[in-house]
Order: sequence, then structure tokens, then C-alpha cells
Amino acid sequence: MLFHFRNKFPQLNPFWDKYLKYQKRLEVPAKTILLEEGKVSGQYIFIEKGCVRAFFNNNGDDKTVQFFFENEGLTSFESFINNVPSLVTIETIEPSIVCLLPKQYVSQLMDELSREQGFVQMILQASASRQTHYMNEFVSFIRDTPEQRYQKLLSERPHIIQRVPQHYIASYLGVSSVHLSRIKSKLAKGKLHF
Amino acid sequence: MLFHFRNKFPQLNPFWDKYLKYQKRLEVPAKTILLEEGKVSGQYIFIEKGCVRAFFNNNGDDKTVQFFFENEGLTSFESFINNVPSLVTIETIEPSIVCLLPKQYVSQLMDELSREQGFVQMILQASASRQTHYMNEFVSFIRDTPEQRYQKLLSERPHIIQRVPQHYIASYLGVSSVHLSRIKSKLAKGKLHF
DNA sequence: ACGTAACGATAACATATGTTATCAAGTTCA
DNA sequence: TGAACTTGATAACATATGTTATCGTTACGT
Repeated sequence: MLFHFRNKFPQLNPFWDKYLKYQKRLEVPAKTILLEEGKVSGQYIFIEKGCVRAFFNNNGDDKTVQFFFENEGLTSFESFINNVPSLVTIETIEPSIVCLLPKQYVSQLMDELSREQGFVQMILQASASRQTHYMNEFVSFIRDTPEQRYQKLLSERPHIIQRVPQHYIASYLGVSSVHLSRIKSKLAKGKLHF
Repeated sequence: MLFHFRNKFPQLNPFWDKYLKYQKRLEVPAKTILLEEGKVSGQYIFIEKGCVRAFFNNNGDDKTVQFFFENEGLTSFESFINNVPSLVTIETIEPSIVCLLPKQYVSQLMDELSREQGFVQMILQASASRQTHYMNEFVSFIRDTPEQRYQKLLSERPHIIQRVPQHYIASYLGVSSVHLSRIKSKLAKGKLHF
């Protein structure tokens, strides 16, 4: 969220910069859990290098909700703001370097910013955008077949398919990894018209 | 959104009340479209009587996203805030009485409120809650079978099943109306163990 | 360097769900 | 009142997707 703001409202950069020094820079291996489902989020996470996913657990298998890459920031927003247990686990996919900013500083920063002109408008817009994003994901999930969703991913966000193991992508698309294999092989055959 | 705020922050009631007089009260039949997919939302909708649904269209058939009843307020949030085309259509299900507050007044009200202490916190919390709601819907959509989702609806929000035609419920659950019939008949049989 | 785990493809089978068509009951409206 | 529409159930069939198991390849830790 924070970084999202930063990109969209560069005039506020001085405020962000004041808090850079409170970030804890951490080098972690793949499959490191940064926030566990059911725990309250206590820090804002910025990805300097690597990638992570957010997922929730269902019995043994899990469903991936979103992927994040370099220069993106994230947290379990609702958990962070409302002090409630997070619905998702956040876990690194690759060995990564992350910067963590404890919640107390984020709150301080928010307080400071809230006295700036136009901040409410900014918050509202950012919230609305985030909501649009989730809504679009949801709509696509319902409207499109897994095959269409895979093709969209392939054309619109190919870096995900390149970097993320296939079973995570399968769980993101909402199918079993076996079925994703089927989809891929079907698409591959479609191209071999010689 | 507005009414949601009102319930949660009664100390701000005086502000809301100032704008009541700008609301346009409208009596409309069932199947009246209050906001069309693709159009920009220009007003906040409050339901005095009746019920409405939000849905998006896919080819001919549509997918219901949410139901709203008496004393609830709604708008296509992202469209309203960011002046972008709405992803959903909003339509009455029953003959209803709705109150519409044009966007300009909502903006004015927001400006006024934004000077109040704690408003930013309130906005953030409300955004986070809304996000949690959609996330929960999404999670349930993925995690639960249509049958489980129907049973949840039955136990947690029975008024929906009582008042809303079955094919809307089917589209909300993400199945065909035929399949919802199957689910219902299966559940009915399960109860007849004599 | 070796053993183990992770990853991905494929086959065979089971199940869930969609589609189309038909029928019956209830509602609405001219 | 009667015709048209809405709502809901059911059957028959087609398709999509899940599950389990097997196999080969690659990556990784000790």
C-alpha cells in the first residue's frame, strides 16, 4: 500500500523518506513465511529482491491469491489496519531481500500524512483502486475459464509464469496442477498446425 | 459506504443529516436499473424499502455479486471515487423505494468530514472492512463447494433465500439454476431419514 | 556426489457441473 | 379471464475438472 501511494503521489516523498531508517532489511531463503494466516500483521513489507505470494490454506492444499515482485510493497491490509487475524499467509517464493517497517512507524507516518491537504482523497482513491483490482480478479475468476485465465496471464503478466512454480500458478488459477498441465499441453498442440 | 460509516461513527451524524434534504426519493418497480455496467456512477444509493442486486454481465447470462436490503446504502465505489466505468450493474429485485444523493453532495460531505479528527482512521478502517468482506466472499467462493455455500447462506443469511428468486441466488453461488435445484433436492433428501 | 525433495507431464478413472429440453405451478397484466 | 411470463423441478447427456498413481527430470542440502 505504502509504495503504491508513493508512486502515485510523489509530492509526499519527503514523508516516506523520514521512515526509511526504521526499516529492517532482511535476506531470507525461499519458503520463508513473513506473515502467518491467523496472526495479526505487525509490519509493512517491501520487496527489494525476489518474489512472494499471498495464500490461504484449505485443509492441506493452499490457494494463492496474489503474487508480488521487486519494488512492490504489501501487507495484509485488513489485518494491519483493524488488528484482526490475517486471512492470508505471506511467503517468499524465491530467496529474497525484504524490508520490514514495524506498524508503529506506519501509524506515525499515517498520522503525519493525514494532516496534509488532499490526503483523504488520496486514501479513498487508493482504496478504490485496490478494490477494483480485487473485483477484476474476482470477475475474471468467475467469467473466464481456467484456460482463458492462463492465456491472459501468459499475455499480460508473463513474468509470473516465468518465475513462479507451476503448482502455485495452478492454485492461483483455481485448478489442480494436473489440470494446468492439461491446459498447457492442449495449448501447445493448438500451435503445432503444420 | 456512507450508511456504513454512519452506523459505525454516530458522533458524525450531524454531518450526514445536513445532506438528507438533497436526497431524491424514488419509488421504482422491480428490475429497475439504478446504475449500468460501463457507466460512471453519479450518485449514492440508499434503500428505504425493497432490495437490489449488483451483477456483471457475461455474454447473455449475468453473475450476481452482492445483494442489498432495507437500510443499506451502496454505490459502485471504485466508479464513484475514481470516475471510471462501473464493473457492475445495480438493479432492483423487488419494487423498491430508494433515496439518491448526487455525487457532488457526497464529495462536499467528504470534504467537510475530512477536517474532523480521526476521519482518516475511520476511512482506513471502513476500507479495510470492505476489503475483508470481499476477500471473505472470494475465499468462500474458492474454498467451499456450491453446496456448502448454499448451506452457509441458508444458515447465516436466510432472508436472502426467502426474498430473492432462485436463479439470482444460483448466479451468486456461481452455479447454474439447474444445479442449484439439484443441490436443494439433494439436501431435502438428506433430511428425510425416517 | 549422493540421496531426497521439488517439479512437471501423463494416464485412468470418478465426480461435479453445464446445457438443453420439458413440464408444472404461480404471477402479472391487458 | 386468458395469454404470456416467471419461477422452479427434473431427466438425459456432454464436458470440465479433480484425484491418484507413475515416471522422468531437475534442484538442493548435507
